Amino acid sequence: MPSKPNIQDVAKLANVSIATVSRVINNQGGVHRATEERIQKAIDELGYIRNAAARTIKRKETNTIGVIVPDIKNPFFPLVMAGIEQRAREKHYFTMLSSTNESPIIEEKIVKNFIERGVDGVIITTANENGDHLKLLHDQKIPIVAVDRNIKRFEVDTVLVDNVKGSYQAVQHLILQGHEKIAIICGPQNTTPGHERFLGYKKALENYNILFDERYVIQGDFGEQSGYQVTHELYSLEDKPTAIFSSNNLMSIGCMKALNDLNWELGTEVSFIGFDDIDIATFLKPKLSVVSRPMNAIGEVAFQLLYDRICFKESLQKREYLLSPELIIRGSCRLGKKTF
Amino acid sequence: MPSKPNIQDVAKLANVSIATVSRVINNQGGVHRATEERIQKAIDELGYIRNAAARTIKRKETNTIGVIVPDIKNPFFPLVMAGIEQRAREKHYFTMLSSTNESPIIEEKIVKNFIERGVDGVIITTANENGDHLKLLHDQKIPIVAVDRNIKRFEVDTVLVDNVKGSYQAVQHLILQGHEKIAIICGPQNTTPGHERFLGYKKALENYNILFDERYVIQGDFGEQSGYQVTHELYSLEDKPTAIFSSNNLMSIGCMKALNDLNWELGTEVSFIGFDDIDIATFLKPKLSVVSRPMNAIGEVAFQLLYDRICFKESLQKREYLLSPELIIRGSCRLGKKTF
DNA sequence: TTGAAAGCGCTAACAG
DNA sequence: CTGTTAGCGCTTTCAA
Repeated sequence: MPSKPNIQDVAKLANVSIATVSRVINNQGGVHRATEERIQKAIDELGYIRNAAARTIKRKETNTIGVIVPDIKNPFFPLVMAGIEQRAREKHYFTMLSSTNESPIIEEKIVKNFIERGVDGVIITTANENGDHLKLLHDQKIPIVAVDRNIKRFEVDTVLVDNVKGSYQAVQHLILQGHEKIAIICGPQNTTPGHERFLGYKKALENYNILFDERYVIQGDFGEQSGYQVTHELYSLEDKPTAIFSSNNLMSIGCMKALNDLNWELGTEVSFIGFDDIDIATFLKPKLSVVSRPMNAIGEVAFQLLYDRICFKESLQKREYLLSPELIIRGSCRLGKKTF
Repeated sequence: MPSKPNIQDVAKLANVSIATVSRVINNQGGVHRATEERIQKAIDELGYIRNAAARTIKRKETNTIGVIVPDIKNPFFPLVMAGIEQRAREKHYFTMLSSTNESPIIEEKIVKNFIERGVDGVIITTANENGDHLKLLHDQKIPIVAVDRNIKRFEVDTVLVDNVKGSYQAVQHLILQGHEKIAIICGPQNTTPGHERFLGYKKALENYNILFDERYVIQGDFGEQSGYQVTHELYSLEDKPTAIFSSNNLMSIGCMKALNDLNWELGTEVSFIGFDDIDIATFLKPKLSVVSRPMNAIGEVAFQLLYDRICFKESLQKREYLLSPELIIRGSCRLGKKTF
């Protein structure tokens, strides 16, 4: 038994031409019932599986999309991925996932690789929002959907979360509890999510006429360690904040570890609210209030946009989805000094 | 500008034959320096990227491996995946990841798809250990590495974790703290990890001459809810256990939630140790002691095995890696009644 | 050092 | 309903 039977082998065994076999494996119909059965039998007997490469070379489509994420270890992305995969499977699309470790250089390699493999489209959370390294994709007119982070250099469909609104609501909640000394652990300001979450923070302060105090604004890098570090810095201020807003999940975890090490008591001495829900949220006492993003929906929408774009190409306008995050109030935001 | 330049376009622009272009893009040497430069210039100018499908059809290899996991949302797998990807990238291999949602049916579809695409090998944590649905891979002599769960029907290389040893150590630790009424939240006994972790528990009891008590053995399904449920059952026993060993991460989480709801006090009233580390472990008071598996290493070893197998095929013996889990003692196992 | 040409396995147009 | 045939873009002899 030769290790890989091909369409020829099937044709020979079934005593037909390869064209007829091709019709059968592609369900094109117009084949005699008996012939079809004979062919099917031959296929089963040989364990024939069609060769995607050969087919691609003719068809110029692969039914495959590429997904690029910055960090597969961040639980946010597997959840988005699950949404993408689910929808993709329904449309008989296949998904290739690669992680860049936040490196634009690796990202460019992955992009090139995806193109070589002829992906029909790409869903990406880029490591570099200016998007220069995505030029290749753009030149080849391969549909792109940007998730969570925008791409500046080109017009692409986007699925973003309303970061400004989310952090506005979070900070507003703190304000309504009477807090005025509200600190923010920022994400990198050269990323859209990092910057927008800061903007929401600022906007909330402004709207409620609370003095913006630079000492309460410290930047992290979205990593756990930086959340830990920044919290220590906040604690060392002579005029400590009474509430902290953290810009993402990992920094929230770092912050909690710091609170613990510093014996800075959550809920009583310092209130807290974080962007993105985390596993530990409901195990802490008090439980953490958070702004939660609909990960699965993000993935589903992203695939849908990409799919439509693959089908209709340039005839579609640029589409921008802005999903709303949800404020989940648990117990980590207690009344501040001032009460309404 | 035509959207996808091919080797012909490059050849024409550089005024050479496609054969020479092929030599250059494959770094085969034996091309005049000047010619090569001319070709390279043409490639850059056109933004030419070679077509993997066409190449595959000739070469019969894709430099791609497939990875199949049962649940991408379980944090264990992205961590393993990160290890695989890292090593794969070093060897210029590309990784395709798909998740089966524990469905053997989906798994079979994925396998078929991987074969169509000509993957050079597959790393899999199967949803069905008997492995019938993997026959296709086996027939085509595509190298397989089984991770975390074995495959019974065929001889394949494996990267497993020493579950027996891990749970033995965990239970031993409880025993040495003076516990005798030790309960186990079992995983499904028809899975290797579930069964082996139970065996380790039994072995430890035997070795220390502690009576095996069936009331303390309750089975869950590796899901969070079942951990919650089982803990309630244990609590309702008239002779409650003084310590609990949970067989996996999600059931540990369920167990913690139950402890909380029942006001069954961790560390004092009941000790605890779990298989697999979890995020919340260090946030609880006392911190959770656990048996931890080396996820990244598992991924790295898995790729290495696969890579060697791709290179040397049948000339290699079956190889079985058994990685040791590590006992991480934090604080959730306090002294039991009896002291040594 | 370079080119011509024969396929790889498949699809699709055309002919019968 | 079925077969013949011309490629798809590339690699790889074999000759020049």
